[in-house]
Amino acid sequence: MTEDAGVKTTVTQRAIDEIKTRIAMGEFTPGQRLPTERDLAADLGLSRSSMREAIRALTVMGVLEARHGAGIYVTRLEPGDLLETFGVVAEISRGDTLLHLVQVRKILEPAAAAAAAARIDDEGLARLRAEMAAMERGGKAEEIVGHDMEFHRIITEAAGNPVLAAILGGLNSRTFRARVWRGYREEGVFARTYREHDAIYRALLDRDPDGARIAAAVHIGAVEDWARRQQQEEE
Amino acid sequence: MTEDAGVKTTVTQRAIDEIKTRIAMGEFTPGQRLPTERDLAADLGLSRSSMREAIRALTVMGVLEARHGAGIYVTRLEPGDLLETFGVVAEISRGDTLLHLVQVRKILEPAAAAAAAARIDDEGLARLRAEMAAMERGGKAEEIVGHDMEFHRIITEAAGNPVLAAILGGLNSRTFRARVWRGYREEGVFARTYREHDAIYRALLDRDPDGARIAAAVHIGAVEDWARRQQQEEE
DNA sequence: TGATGCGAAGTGGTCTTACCAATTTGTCAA
DNA sequence: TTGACAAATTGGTAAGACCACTTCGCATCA
Repeated sequence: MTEDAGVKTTVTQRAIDEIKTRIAMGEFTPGQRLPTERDLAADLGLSRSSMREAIRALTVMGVLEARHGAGIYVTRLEPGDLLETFGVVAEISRGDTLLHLVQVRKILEPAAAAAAAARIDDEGLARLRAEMAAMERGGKAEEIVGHDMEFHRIITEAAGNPVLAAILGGLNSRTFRARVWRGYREEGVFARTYREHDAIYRALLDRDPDGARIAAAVHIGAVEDWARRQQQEEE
Repeated sequence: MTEDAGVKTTVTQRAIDEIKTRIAMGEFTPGQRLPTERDLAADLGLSRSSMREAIRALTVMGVLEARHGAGIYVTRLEPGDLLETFGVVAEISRGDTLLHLVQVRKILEPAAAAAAAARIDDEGLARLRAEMAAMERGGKAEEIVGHDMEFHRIITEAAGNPVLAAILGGLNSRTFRARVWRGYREEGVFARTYREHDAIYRALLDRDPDGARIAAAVHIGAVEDWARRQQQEEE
């Protein structure tokens, strides 16, 4: 994370840092409406254009939200907000980084599955079954991808840690997942995926954290194989 | 991650998305110099001001880098670049989110320590010893924080996964760590921390991944206790 | 008196222009 | 050929005009 030497910086970066500091210090609170762009610019001593750049930066960071005609608001500052740009690493990465990314998932997803085994409720289990059924029915690739994503999202949510959910959400963005599915080559990949989902589901149903951990690890192993092939093709 | 409904968007957001797409498709490559702001604006059909907002957004995302007088460059697109804003979650979070963040670290840091036990070289071990010695010598709080950070950074690097390193770097920013140290209340916290660092170090020296995993988990347990106290104080 | 509609005011979004600050390029002299 | 300096280029900033959207206030009607 940037610890700027402070030697050369811009008024815009200063404004970004100042707003972040005021939020961290509690002066601006989640959901609060901020002064207008014009007032903020005057307050912080820069032009409205430069202030807009700062606001745009804080908007992509998930810290602020601009509503046209209505004002600038601090977001709820929840992990889903603040880690909004996290997915860019999954969208853009290739080669080594792609493999490293999948290896981080290999740490996090089994842990999420284990936590979900302890915590998931009956509704969550029913929704998992529904996503598995929808995938079994088949359909367009993007629908399959959507159900695959939703299966994993339900588990991640059941783990009960929004930071973990946001990180996995980013590592597992739709574009990334579509890429993985397109990259699968073997026949029978759908059937294998279904079996792996089923193994995860059964472990959750049995409230078996270690079983869930192992099933999730096996499942991510296929993604890792894919990422290794991507890496080798790029050499 | 944002899948914008596309109903209401801004020309700036469109430019952000277009640049990201061109990078993901390989049209713009790591380290490449882009056309000038003025040319990009003309190419993408928006004003220079709005283009600047887009560039600023991509700059905080770690995708682009602007050099005053010299041009706009694509970064190396490495995890450290792309996860540059990741630390904002650690800087800003409080209460529940803080605890959840530490719990994610509790998953990742033992895994990193285990990988480091398998991979760290003699130089890495020597540097760990040096950081421990520096901490033992004492000094200002910020120096202690610096050595504590460096101890963890060496281990994370030795794990050999830059995505993991970037995530842990963000979860473990200097401001966050200073906050934790300020929040420690018990006498003897320094001695306990030293013992815990030593236990991690010995496991690495012994090339014992499971020992390192356990030692790291014990160490993060103290941070978790702190985060729980923060959470309770805020209720 | 309360609800609705409309216009005015306020606020974000976009564009243009002028100028400053830093870097790069080109020219000329030694 | 090299070094110095000026010109050109390019990012950074400010100011102002105007457009697009939302909110507020006031007047009218039931």
